[in-house]
Amino acid sequence: MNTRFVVATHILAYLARANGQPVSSEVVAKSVGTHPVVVRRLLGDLRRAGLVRTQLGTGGGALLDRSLENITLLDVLHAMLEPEADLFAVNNANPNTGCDVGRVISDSLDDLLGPAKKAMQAALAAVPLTEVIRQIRLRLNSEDCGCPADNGS
Amino acid sequence: MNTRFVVATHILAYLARANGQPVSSEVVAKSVGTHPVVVRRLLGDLRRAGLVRTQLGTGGGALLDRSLENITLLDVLHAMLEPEADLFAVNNANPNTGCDVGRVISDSLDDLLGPAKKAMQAALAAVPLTEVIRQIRLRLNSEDCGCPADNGS
DNA sequence: AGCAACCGTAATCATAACGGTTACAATTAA
DNA sequence: TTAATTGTAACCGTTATGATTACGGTTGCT
Repeated sequence: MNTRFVVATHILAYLARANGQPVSSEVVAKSVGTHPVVVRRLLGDLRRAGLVRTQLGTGGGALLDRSLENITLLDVLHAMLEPEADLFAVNNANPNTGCDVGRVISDSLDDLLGPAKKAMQAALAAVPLTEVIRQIRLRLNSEDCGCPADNGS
Repeated sequence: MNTRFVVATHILAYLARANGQPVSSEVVAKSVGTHPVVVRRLLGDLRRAGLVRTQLGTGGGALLDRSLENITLLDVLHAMLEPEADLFAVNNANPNTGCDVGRVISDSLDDLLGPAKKAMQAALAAVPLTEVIRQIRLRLNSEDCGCPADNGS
């Protein structure tokens, strides 16, 4: 799942730098270092989440379907999850309801985990794709000149 | 992993209510609804993390090795992770270092995910076992009397 | 029309993580 | 000594996921 999230973000960052031109799954796969079908699968999730759009046929490919400010890491994470899946779902097994602890532990943990869940979601929602692109540019710049101070693009 | 975390917390909550008496893996397994060996495996992780202690032989079992205030959900989470594992590790695959995006995406995401990681850790660290026990007690109380208001014990 | 470039998806295979279970040696109380 | 317990290894079955192949449908170009 971690991998899916990271690769999905990689894909979106790549598309963001394509200036609205559709990019084929093969080209993206080259950058990500995986198979084109894997990219198309993830692209399918991103498409269903409304983050990207794809064009069939020759010259087709994927492109962002929202402005960079309107795609956050939280959106990406949700796109990777099942429709109803909950990142912090208390995956209870089969606690013994005949036991005091077993009977209420799941609900208790659900409540106790709420703040952690919200904190993380808020932090992810605070990072739009523009920020990802900015980070990438910063690193590429400092890499270019090899100088300690960077010129801000 | 989610399951392991939840079950580990269940185990600790159970031990917390045992008043310092060692509890056998069989008894805990009953409450959790799993096999004693599964409990012993998790107990092993918790022991290596310094959260519990175990006694061998007849009448043996597990007991907490810290005060309830000194065990937080973050401690439990860490106990479930490999020594160097990072919950937010950027599980990069094989990004193409010949590509601008591929070359820096991992490090960029690492930085961008930092705040989310810290936010979640802080939220988890804010929940000690005492809080878990309190939640459990609250639910058991309201369950007892079936009354809307609860008496705070 | 025909071809080639693309996507969407199903199917298959390999791998890794994990829970469930059995087995067994080591420890300890009675 | 015996019975209760832990610690661990080993094995099986399930699930998630990446890699790959295959194939049908779409679309641009000539």
